[in-house]
Amino acid sequence: MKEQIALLLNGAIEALKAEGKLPADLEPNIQVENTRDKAHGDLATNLAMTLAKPARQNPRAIAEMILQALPASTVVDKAEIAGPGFINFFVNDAAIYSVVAEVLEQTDQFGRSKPTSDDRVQVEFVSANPTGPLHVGHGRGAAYGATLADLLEAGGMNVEREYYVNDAGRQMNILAVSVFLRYLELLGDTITFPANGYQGEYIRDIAAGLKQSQGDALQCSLDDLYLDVPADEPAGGDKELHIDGLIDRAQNILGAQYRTLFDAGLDSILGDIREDLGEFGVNYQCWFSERSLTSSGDVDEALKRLDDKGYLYEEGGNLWFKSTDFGDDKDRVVKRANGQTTYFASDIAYHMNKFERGFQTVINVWGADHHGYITRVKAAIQALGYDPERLVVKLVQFAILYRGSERVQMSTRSGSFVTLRELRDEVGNDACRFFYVTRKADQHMDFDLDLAKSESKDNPVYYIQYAHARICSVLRKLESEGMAWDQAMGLESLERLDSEAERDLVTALGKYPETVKHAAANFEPHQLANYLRDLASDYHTYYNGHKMLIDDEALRNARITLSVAVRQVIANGLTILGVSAPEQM
RNA sequence: GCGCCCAUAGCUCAAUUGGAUAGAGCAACGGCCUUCUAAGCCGUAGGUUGCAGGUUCGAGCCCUGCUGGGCGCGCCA
Repeated sequence: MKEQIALLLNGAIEALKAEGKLPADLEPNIQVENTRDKAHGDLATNLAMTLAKPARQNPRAIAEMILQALPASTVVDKAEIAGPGFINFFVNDAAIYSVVAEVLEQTDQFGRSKPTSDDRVQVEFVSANPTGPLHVGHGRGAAYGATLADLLEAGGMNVEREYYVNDAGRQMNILAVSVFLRYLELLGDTITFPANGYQGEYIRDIAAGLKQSQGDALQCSLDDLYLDVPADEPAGGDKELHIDGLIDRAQNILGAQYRTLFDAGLDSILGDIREDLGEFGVNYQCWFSERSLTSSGDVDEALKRLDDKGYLYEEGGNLWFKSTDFGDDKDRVVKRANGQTTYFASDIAYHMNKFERGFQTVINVWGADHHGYITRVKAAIQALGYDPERLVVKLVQFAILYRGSERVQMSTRSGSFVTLRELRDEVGNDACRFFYVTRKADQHMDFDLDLAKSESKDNPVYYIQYAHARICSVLRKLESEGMAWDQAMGLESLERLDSEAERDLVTALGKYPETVKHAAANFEPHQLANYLRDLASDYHTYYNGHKMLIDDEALRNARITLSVAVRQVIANGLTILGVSAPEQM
């Protein structure tokens, strides 16, 4: 529809140029927009206003000329000038109502675009360290990332979803030692748990599993384990040195068996995360291991490429990347004096690997606390010879958790947090998925647990699902009354739908495809969520004012046809959001 | 101190990316169930878009400076 109007406008401009009424070198940017106010027609353009300056004429005068030059069209009933120079278009009812047939023909494909190129897009999201269960903060990233990926797919892109597994590094070693101590505890030792260890109950569960599979094969004496380990913080020492000492001892004592301990923690937690996300409707094409970057030689390769280009230098025994050449505040260490590469080095290799795998665009969904990291990663990408624009980082702000008016403090280390699983159990997957993406991702969000749990009926997701269920109910009722829906008759009788509510509803349906495109183009799932709420609202209004099951056969079929089209669009939209469309509530 | 994000109705958030009279949901108040699902509908009330300038036909949106809040500034991951 918009395209058709734009074509008409373009025709008018060309004609005016040919007549010499507008400068021949004018390059108009034709924008056709939906009107907010029905008094302004269905569609509008600000074209005359944008041309006012380059054409050096009064906008209303230009609008007048455009109107005169506008080619005839079967779509436009009326066009008029309004306000400072808007041209408002009133679209023919038949053109507007044609969307109903379109929806019924295309069914679940309505609003979806076919891929226009072979370009592949990767969305990497959640990627939480596997040191504990996912909490509600991760939930937002999960819901946003999954919805974004589905939305981009609906928008016609080839999307792959990936989880970066941080299965290397100090945090994982701390996890291993935490499990080890709980394991020794189960074998009868009395231990003093380190201040910097992972305190959560789940550590004991992992330790129990380890004991079951390994028996006492990993047992060692506490005297041996604590040999020369610096004192912990509560004992007047340093908690970091203490835990590092324990890691060192555990590795020395267990030797090759350390891997068993380490993997027991990793496998258990990663398995739990997978299951959790799966139940949440979040699925990945790839779980990418950080450790594999080292074994595959990608880290060395990435550093070599940087070195070849002259972006590495040595200072104080460390190897530095000259990220300041690309706008970073300071240069960054990629390899320590002890020969260990840093996490940043892995990340450089990881992004190199992504591009080498052939992704045209790479989208990273990160928690807002990682924003300081963007510059250096982009610097590395650029230094490696890739266009940094091909990396898009979407920051997701924290969901601040409240119980009533009290803020809930979250810490993975201390084990005090609300897990995603707990939230899902209480609130339900549908409400969770929907609630998380109703707000713009870069907006801080308050999540009141009491409200979400106790008054879950007030959650807007039910409002949309209810509209879907209502339509299903009408169809059930229709059948039980011995009537049948005649789609062909309904489509032929659409002109009988002449009330304001009906026209509004059809107009709303027509906006679905552009809503999906717009939301995808801006990486903003909340636009789709808002659209669906508005569509449901339009339907509830309609439902309350119009009876479907009436004797007038043509009108009945027309109304049911419209309702079925609405049901289809709601279902299509909810599918993208990862929310179910129940037939009954 | 430097950098990034944010500030819209009592609360939680929108606003088609610079368009016309800033909109929803909660909460408050008043109506609507003998009738297809009341998890619904209709109505009332609620605003100097944090403050001060600037850009232009036009600013919640762009620019500058303040104020207030969140986050980040490791050879942690």
